[in-house]
Amino acid sequence: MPNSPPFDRARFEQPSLTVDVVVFAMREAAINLLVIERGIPPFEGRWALPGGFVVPSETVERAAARELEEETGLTGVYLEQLYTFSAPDRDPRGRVVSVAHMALLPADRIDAVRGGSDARRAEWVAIPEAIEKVEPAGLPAPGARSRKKLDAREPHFAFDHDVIVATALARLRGKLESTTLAFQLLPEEFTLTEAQRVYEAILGRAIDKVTFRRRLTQLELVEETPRMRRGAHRPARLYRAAPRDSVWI
Amino acid sequence: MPNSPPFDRARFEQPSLTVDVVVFAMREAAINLLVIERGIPPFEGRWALPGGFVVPSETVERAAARELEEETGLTGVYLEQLYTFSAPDRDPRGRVVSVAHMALLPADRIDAVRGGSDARRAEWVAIPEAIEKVEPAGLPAPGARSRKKLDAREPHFAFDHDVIVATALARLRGKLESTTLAFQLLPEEFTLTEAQRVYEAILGRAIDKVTFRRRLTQLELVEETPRMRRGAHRPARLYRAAPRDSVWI
DNA sequence: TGACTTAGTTGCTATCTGCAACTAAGATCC
DNA sequence: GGATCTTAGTTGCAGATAGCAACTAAGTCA
Repeated sequence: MPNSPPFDRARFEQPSLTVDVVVFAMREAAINLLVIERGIPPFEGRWALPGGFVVPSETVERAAARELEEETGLTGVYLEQLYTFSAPDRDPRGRVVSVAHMALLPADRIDAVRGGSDARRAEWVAIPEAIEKVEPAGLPAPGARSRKKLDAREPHFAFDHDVIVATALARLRGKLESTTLAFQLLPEEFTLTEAQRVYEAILGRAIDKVTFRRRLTQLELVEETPRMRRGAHRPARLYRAAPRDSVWI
Repeated sequence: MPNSPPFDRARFEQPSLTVDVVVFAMREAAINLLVIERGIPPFEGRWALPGGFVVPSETVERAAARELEEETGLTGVYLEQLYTFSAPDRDPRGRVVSVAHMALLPADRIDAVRGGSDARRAEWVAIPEAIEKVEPAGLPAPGARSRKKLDAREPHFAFDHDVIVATALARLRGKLESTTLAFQLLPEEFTLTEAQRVYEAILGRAIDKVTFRRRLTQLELVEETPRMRRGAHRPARLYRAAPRDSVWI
């Protein structure tokens, strides 16, 4: 940063700065992803992430929240900055650096998503399995190296958005066990089984019921409510996330 | 990101893009930080992080490596992207968005640092204790909120570099227990006690010797060498980091 | 009424953790 | 050259934790 003379920013052309948002939500016991189908080239017909240009007066986080609202109507969701993607050739139209963000939407708000102001369609899709292979061994940031792209036969995503999604998924997994981030994907009140399904969907493996419940209650991550979830079988107690200063355990 | 019409990047002025690098190394059993004293306003006389502008043909990671080499002579060190800082007022001279990086230097290379090409002095300093307070409860990225700055009575750092350092420290701590990142701060060959000192310095608390050694050996994170470190007392076995695909455990 | 499904608990064992106390191998001092 | 000091490294144990199986509980549905 500016340890440099006066302020010769015009020495060379500066890249454009954009934001992209990976929105995750639980749908049908699986983790889903919000995409927008591109209507114009380049990458016409492919899935792209909500996002857009950063305007001069706002932070990138604010830009991500604004673009998310403009394109999907979502407000007040958990949003965190993820990683900055800057490969010179990531956009065929010119030099664009994008700061990717991750947003988590509670399952009961999944239908609150509406099309954007310019009438493009937002859509929930399951995470393509090939995404798993994009990630080199769960490592979030291997220095200057770039990630492997999705197989060309199944070109789901526009630009490098497959890599962005893979990075978001790795971040979500990594934070799952050391934070209470998972609660951001649940409604205000939820059963412990519902919470367990979220963990299982994200980690991609079964978790022992006893161990899971022990942890949540012993670490006081949840608190009982007087209410029950009634359904086809034995009613389940409803819990809510315990109030705490931070999402970290 | 580009879900937008043709490519109207000129709709508004785009910010300048820079990189900053937080370099950590162990020195005298404490974790130290590489700073450069600013010789000109703004923030004349304050500490600043190595860094500079991103040129059009390179990624931000490459820019960070290049600036680090230009200003300190360091090459081939562990470098990872950290976080992007974008508060509109973070640089009084204009809109500058900076992608911060974290670098880890092995203890035996600490004297390899030389002054920059423009003769500014690079210097190792202990982490100011006030940095701890900058971090709100160890949370790496609280959405759009900005962090508390260092107390104005002790204005160590230029720009928002205090916040960047606090973020880097939090990241290093967070990754310490789930990755083998700490080995990046050690020489090729090291004793288990030396490794323990690194963990203790970063975590800021004592670790049980038996537990520490058990973990390192049982998880096969280290392997014995035939050599010993000879010193004032009983010689200690030298180990090296076990070869693995990734830094994650 | 009985089978089925999901909710939630109990009890055991293997493993892991933190702590104290021990032994080992050098240097140093007299 | 032996007592003492310091750092290296091990042993042993008690309490906490995790994983697994089996159990009970409470509803629906035929």
